[in-house]
Amino acid sequence: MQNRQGLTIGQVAKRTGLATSAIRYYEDEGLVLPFRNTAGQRRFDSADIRRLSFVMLSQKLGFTISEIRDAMKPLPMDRAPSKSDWTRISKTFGEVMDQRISQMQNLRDKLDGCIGCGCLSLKNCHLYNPDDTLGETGVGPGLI
Amino acid sequence: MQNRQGLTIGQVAKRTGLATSAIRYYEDEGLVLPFRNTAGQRRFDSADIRRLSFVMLSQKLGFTISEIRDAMKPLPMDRAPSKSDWTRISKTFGEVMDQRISQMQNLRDKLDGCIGCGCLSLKNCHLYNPDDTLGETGVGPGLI
DNA sequence: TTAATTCTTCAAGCATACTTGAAGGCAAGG
DNA sequence: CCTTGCCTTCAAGTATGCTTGAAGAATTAA
Repeated sequence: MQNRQGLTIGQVAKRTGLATSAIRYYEDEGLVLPFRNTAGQRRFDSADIRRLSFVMLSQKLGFTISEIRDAMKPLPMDRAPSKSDWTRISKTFGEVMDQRISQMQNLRDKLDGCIGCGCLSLKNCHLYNPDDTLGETGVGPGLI
Repeated sequence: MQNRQGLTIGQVAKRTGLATSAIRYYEDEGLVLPFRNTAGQRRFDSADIRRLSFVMLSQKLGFTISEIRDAMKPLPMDRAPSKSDWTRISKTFGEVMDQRISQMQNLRDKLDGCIGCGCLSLKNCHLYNPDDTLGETGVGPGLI
């Protein structure tokens, strides 16, 4: 097998641990854009694998597909992104995580207060403030 | 309207802010068990409203329906749960949140290391450790 | 009593992140 | 060449947490 022209989807699946179906799905979602050989089969280069790695990492950190897609928008699809490209978007994700962690900590502290006061009555409890919510706002499938 | 025998689903919806469809869904999921009037319409008492409030709160904290159902299992369905019942399960949820926050903080710290070392290569990066993941393991729709 | 509301159940739909299966084309080894 | 295996697309299914709509029954206000 003389794959000098990129890896097949199966080879990428083995290297990354992703399912081929997931990789195709990520392509549908615009997260990778592998090239095609003359017969129309996907072939992946190292920049594609980096992108997929970043997707896996970001999912692990709790980001949704659309957040990841947005984050990767500044990356060039044609050439391999530079190290500083990756560093910049990783940094952004780190800051978002900081915000999420502190919001979660904030809710957790309020829960303590709630346990203390024994409320659970909608009218009084400050945990019912509609501003802070962990659910339904975005991070995707789950937190842990 | 002489509702001495509990509130209708519409009244509960107004008081809690939940949609009637959500309340019915929660009943299907075993989170509340309102009684029925002679015609088969749901009627809710204050214990039911507490349960619904706890569901809303827990969702806000990032717990899934099944986690909430599990947490409420020790609560009596027939009589109003005591304040200590609620305190106990709230405390449990607080501890779970602590774990989740520290796990998230752990991942966040690793991301910093990753930014520092500039990796993103699957083989080296300690963020690819399959042990810690925020996605897909359970908290439901999202974190923020 | 009548009309407007609200209630009931049940089925289907939406979003997210995929997986699974069908039907068929391409690639690599013997 | 031919078989095995991997590739392709497309449609549908899974899980979660609901919403929406249809068709009809009960309740409430006038």
